[in-house]
Amino acid sequence: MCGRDYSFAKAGAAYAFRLFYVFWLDIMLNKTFEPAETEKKLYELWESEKAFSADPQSGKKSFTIMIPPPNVTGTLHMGHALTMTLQDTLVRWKRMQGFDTLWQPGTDHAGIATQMVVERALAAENITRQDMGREAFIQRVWKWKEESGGGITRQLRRLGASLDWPRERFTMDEGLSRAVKEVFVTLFNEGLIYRDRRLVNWDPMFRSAISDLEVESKDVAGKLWYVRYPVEGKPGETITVATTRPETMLGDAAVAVHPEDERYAALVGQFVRLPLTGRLIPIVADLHSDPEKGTGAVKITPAHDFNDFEVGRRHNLPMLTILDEQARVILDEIEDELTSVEGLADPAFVKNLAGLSREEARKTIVAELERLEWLEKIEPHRHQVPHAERGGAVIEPRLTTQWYCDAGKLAGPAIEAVTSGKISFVPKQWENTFFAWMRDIQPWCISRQLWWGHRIPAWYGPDGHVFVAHDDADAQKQADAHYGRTEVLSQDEDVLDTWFSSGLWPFSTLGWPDKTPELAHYYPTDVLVTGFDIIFFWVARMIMMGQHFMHDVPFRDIFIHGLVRDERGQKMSKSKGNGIDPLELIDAYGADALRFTICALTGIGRDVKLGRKKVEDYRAFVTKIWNAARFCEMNGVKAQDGFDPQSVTSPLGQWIIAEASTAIQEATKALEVYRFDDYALSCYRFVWNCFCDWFLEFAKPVFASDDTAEAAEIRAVAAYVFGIILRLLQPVMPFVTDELWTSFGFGKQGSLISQAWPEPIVLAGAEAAQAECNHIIRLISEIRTVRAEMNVPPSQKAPVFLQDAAQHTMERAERWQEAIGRMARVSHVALQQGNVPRGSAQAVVGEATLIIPLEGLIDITAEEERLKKELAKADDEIAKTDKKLGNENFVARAKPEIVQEMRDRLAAQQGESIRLKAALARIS
RNA sequence: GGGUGCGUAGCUCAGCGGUAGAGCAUCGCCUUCACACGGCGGGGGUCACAGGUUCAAUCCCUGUCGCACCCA
Repeated sequence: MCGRDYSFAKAGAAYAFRLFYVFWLDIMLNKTFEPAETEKKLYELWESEKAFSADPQSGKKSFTIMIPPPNVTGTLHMGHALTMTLQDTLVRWKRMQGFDTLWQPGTDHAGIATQMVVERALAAENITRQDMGREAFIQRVWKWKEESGGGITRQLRRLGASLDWPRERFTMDEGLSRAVKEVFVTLFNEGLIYRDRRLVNWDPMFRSAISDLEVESKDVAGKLWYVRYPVEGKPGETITVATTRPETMLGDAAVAVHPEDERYAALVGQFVRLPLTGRLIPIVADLHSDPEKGTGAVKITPAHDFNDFEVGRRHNLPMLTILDEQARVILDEIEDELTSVEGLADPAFVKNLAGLSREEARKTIVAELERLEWLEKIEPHRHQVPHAERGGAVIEPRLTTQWYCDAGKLAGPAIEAVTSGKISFVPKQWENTFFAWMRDIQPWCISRQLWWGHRIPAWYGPDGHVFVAHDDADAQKQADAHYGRTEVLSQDEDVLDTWFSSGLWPFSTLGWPDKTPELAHYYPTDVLVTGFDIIFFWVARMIMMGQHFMHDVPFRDIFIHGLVRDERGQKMSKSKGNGIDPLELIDAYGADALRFTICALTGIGRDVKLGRKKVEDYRAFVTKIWNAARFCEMNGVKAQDGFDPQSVTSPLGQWIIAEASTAIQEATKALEVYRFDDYALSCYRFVWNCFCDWFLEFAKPVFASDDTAEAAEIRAVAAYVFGIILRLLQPVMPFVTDELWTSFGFGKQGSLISQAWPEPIVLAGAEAAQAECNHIIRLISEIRTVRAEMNVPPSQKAPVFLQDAAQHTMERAERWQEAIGRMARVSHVALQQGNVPRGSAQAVVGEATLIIPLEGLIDITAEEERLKKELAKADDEIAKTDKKLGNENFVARAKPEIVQEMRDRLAAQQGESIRLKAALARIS
């Protein structure tokens, strides 16, 4: 327990003692940090104190991030943990910088995904949605949503995400539905939404159209069937077509050959008979046919293949649909033309195909062709087969009437937003990908034959006339005016593509189409943080919709982060079973550790390889901070009101304040350019390698000394710098930092989140302090190295004598006698006088040479070897620098400051060489 | 086939014109009164390869090879 109860003793003689007792035993930090407890307590506190609330009336500048709404069916995976951690880090940082921050939460209704979940649950009860009917089914989905949906929002809280929860939206809630209708009606009236009958990617499993983006090509080992088609009027003559889909020949409308293919030139314009149906189809010349592939002649099935569809259009061919919505054979459109011809299949055979699946039909048809000897040969063949990204069914191109959005028209202003720099991608590289897709954008099929989603606000009259309106009353009014009488209307059965509503997210969540204060204050938002996988699905559409309806970009920056992979670089996936559950990591190591790990590993444009081990390693950093805090606490370090860093006079104090300022600059600069890795690592380095390894070590003798004035100053400085550390790390590790913020008396529990981001300061006269501390650090390091290399046990203290030391060097060494003693295991430091004792180790630091008498403890030969090695290294460097300076071209053409740097370097190297030689002479 | 990104220490990655860096791993020493989730120190790289530009190239340009991803 991190007991925070100040159970003050009653007044009395023992009061002072009790106060002391209470201080040490009741409010000391625990030996270890317990994340679970702190996280729960703090998150609840933040939420109840409305620490995440945005306030459009605040008068402050806004900083806004729209959450990429996770599917309402979703559970938190590593990808979420990554993107949400980055967003939260930015939001928390900007909040500290004094912005009115809005991180807009919400979830997506995710049409197909959610419908699938509920249908699966129904299947367990042996019910289909068709059994239930549309209304009951939708009610059932809503019920599911209320009970089990949105679990992800609870999980986001575990991560520490500072989302403004009371503003949570759902893509199908009332307000957003209103926005969807408004957009649909407007775009329809502008002619940018229309109905069209053309080929779509049809998912026979869901029995719905899907967009190009939802289709995934997969390389599949298939076959190429060579089928002979008899040429009409030329008995015995045939043309052989090669096909990967023999079952679609029922819908063939032509055979195409290349116009310049001499083999077939004479046949163009002739007719062939389809071996199965007896239907006569023409041989046409079309560039689509590739003479190099197969036989150079291809069958054309316009209603079941995208390329063939185009060929069909060019040659005015009939478009015969021979597969139904479940991809079963359907004969309605070809039955009338079945002809009984000698040598061809019997019409009865074809009639028996009705109702067969694609796969069964293929088998049956191939067998029949073989029996009738129309099949020439079969070759193995690898080809690309379109699959539904969700569900995995093989896509069947199908001729249907769907609603389309004229993305081509909307793309222009979206492209302009990026070319003009109103929107910047980070990394910039992604702009090319964006342009490539936007400039070749296809009409967007927005209707889906599902039940769960925004129902298309279109109504049809008895004659099929369409009325698009905000509601049925409005549609009825239009219809009454149109027909001059009251006719019964029926609403379109279809719903809109889920991305249609998420495309409106940046403004629909803010109350659009109403003119709300939120909309005025938070739009355009500042940055969108997301993965590259949804640039087309979502990012592009938000830009198009934002430009069209808000006449402004939806966000200024787009930070595109990589994918989370496992430690071996494999994509995390359910099927591979290599996923890691972020909640489990939070349980094991704490949210702070997970969040810090994510930031530390997020470089620009790189995937994040994340394993347990990494989180475990960075958890050590959380522990390190905790222990540093305990040390400070034990030494009486606590928040001091009115502390003025400019009043600090000790070199140690000035030095660490200057170092802290550098860390603040680095961290701030890194966050400004989305370098989460640099941000995390500069904090890490400052805390661990500067504050803990040096400052606290230097502080130990001060705290232990009798000089209470100096000790008091260093205590105050320690508190001041530790406060900076906590504020610097709050965005990435909000829990442990807040806990410590309170422990040190900086503020009450939960208050760190709203503290000001630290500003770097310039300390007058800090340069001298920095030079002094850096010199002492070098001195100590050098002594440590020599001792370690000579295998001197740390228990063995030895004096250090300075040979040829300048006066100020000597003075410094004396001032830091105590620290050098502790940190380098030195008994005392003194100027070297007289002869160097036998058996001494030596090291060169600046103008001075350190002499460490260790007679009997070191091997003189080894020391000689060591010094020789050092000397060789120094001479090597001299040679390199010498060579450079000897090059006339270098001296003449290189920047003067570089030349000067080289000259300085040479002088230093030569000095070192001379001193090393002297050291060698002394011991040999 | 078109495009993009990447090849730097055993591993994961920074650096991107002026003497090669970090973390982890490894090796040695240390249970020193915040921390062994620790401290101190060491070893380890012709920066994929081949050309070119430059006084100077891991960094810029061209090509080759290898890996990954996207589009067709």
